[in-house]
Amino acid sequence: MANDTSTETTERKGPGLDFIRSMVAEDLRTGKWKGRVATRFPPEPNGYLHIGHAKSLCLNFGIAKEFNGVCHIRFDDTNPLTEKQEYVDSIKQDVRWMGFDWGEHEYYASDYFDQLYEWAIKLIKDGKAYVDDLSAEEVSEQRGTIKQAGVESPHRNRSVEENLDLFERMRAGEFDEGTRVLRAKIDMASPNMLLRDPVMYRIIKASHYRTGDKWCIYPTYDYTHGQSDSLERITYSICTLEFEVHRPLYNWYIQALGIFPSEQTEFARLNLTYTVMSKRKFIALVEEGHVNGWDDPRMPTISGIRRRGYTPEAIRDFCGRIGVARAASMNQYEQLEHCIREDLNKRAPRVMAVLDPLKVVIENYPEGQVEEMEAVNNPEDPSAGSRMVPFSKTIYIEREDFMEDPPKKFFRLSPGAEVRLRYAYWIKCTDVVKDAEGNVIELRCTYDPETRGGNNPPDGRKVKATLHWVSAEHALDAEVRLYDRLFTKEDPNALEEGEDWRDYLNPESLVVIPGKVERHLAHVKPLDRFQFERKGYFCVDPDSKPGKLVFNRTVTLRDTWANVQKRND
RNA sequence: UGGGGCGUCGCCAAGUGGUAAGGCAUCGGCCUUUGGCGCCGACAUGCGUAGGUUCGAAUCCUACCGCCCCAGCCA
Repeated sequence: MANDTSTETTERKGPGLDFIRSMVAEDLRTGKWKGRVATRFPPEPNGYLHIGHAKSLCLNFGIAKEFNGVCHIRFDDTNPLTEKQEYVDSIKQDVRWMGFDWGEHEYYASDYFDQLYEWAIKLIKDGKAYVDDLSAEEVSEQRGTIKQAGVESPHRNRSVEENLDLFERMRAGEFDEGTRVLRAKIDMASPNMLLRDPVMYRIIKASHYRTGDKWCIYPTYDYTHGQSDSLERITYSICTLEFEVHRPLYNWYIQALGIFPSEQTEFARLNLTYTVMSKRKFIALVEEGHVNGWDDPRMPTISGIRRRGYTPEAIRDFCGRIGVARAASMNQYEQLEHCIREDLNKRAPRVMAVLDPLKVVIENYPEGQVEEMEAVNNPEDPSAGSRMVPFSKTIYIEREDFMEDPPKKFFRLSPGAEVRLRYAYWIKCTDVVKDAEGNVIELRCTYDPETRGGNNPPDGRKVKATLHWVSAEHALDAEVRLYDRLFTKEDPNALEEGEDWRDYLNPESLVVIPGKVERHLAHVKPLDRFQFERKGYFCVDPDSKPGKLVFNRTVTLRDTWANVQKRND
């Protein structure tokens, strides 16, 4: 559809380019940054990446690639209380898995602590920063409110000498945590709260996962981020909308220091229906046992989505389709599902698996006979070849593929009806066996030997449905984990008075069932993906072992029959 | 003493004064050894509302309305 070559994409501003890429293209045209494009992905190593980060990854690494620039990865590690090497490692793994490469450009804000300290001294000397002795509570009270100016600290006009002395002693560890901070001297009456003498350094007597005990004062985000961008000569510092009000402060530090003028641009963060995206809620989900860890396939974390069976290609495709804009938005989960179905349709080998087995005995099929039927591995990909699937007198079909008293449009099996067994034979239901409670426990059928391979019989009979099946004696047992949306409400954050987001947890977000899968799956490896014909795409869970197979349902197939049923309810 | 943003189809989203792209979803139909895939078609006389400017407005002006963000020594 898009005939644009990549050259056109990078040289022309127009349809298809989001506002940030348009800006980059325009800057390239005018030579604003002398042809240089440098972006960065700046996670804080205090948690795992989620699909919202994927959007940022695609934007930052995408722009770098499309415009012949570079994208750095920089760990924004200014808070020793929450950050860990373990998170750095998992973040790097997730970024690589997503398919992005930062080359040599791996940076840490903590590597800039010495420089940041020197710059703080410069700001003190310039009369632009001061040590404040107020407590956190007092600072907070004096900041004023959104509609009311703050008041200046009594320590605001200390001499440069006193500030230098105090700041040096802060660094030397002479003061207790919380007793003093270094503040930028800007404007306590600014309508922008961020400009009311923001804190630059606080005392935290904790060792840092990278700098150890070298420091007991740590710079804040605002005092660190822009300067880090500047040190790395980042041209486009792209972040989410909530940082918009920080931009004047970002610029203030850069100007006050007279350093490379990186520029911040904000875009709307990703929101997805039927899930939550905040670290606080992730922690609650894990710690309260609503999910089984950060990589639970129901979690919107990269590790969870990966375990669910999503491919990086599908996630990137999704990020490309939803676009980049400044309007706060909520994207539908269905869009993500579309992307993984489209990807897996092309590459996932097909296989037959019966998730809710109903026994079928084919009465006129010879006892003890086994035939090997040829099955196509992927009709979308001829190079995937074929395999042999054993067929015998007793098989399992899907329980929902039989109805004793079917509605008009039901094409599947029912008493007297005939259907095709994929790659096998046509069968006709002759009898229904029930238990004492009247539950159907077995079907008796006959087959037509002239339909071998599932082919049409010479008499021209037609059949409207094809069912998947497995041979009872050859099938493998498997644990199948059926995953569904984590919440029952599109936006679990949009609550009425008195409600809790947990009220909308979907009790059926995970249903574990024993299934029967074809022999072909005996030797699968974790993360192998398959289409279980007519049921959906499934991924081998890391818990899976030979002899104890475990499959996760990534997504169901599109099911127009289900839509019809829903409409008729 | 408030400031900063944002409103185009159910959900995303192009469009930047010349007469509303595209995707998802939905609904028809064709095809089909997956009720999958694929293919064809339908889906905004209207762009938050009301005025105004103009030959012409989603695009410019004015006023309203609605939603989001900011009062961490988190990022």
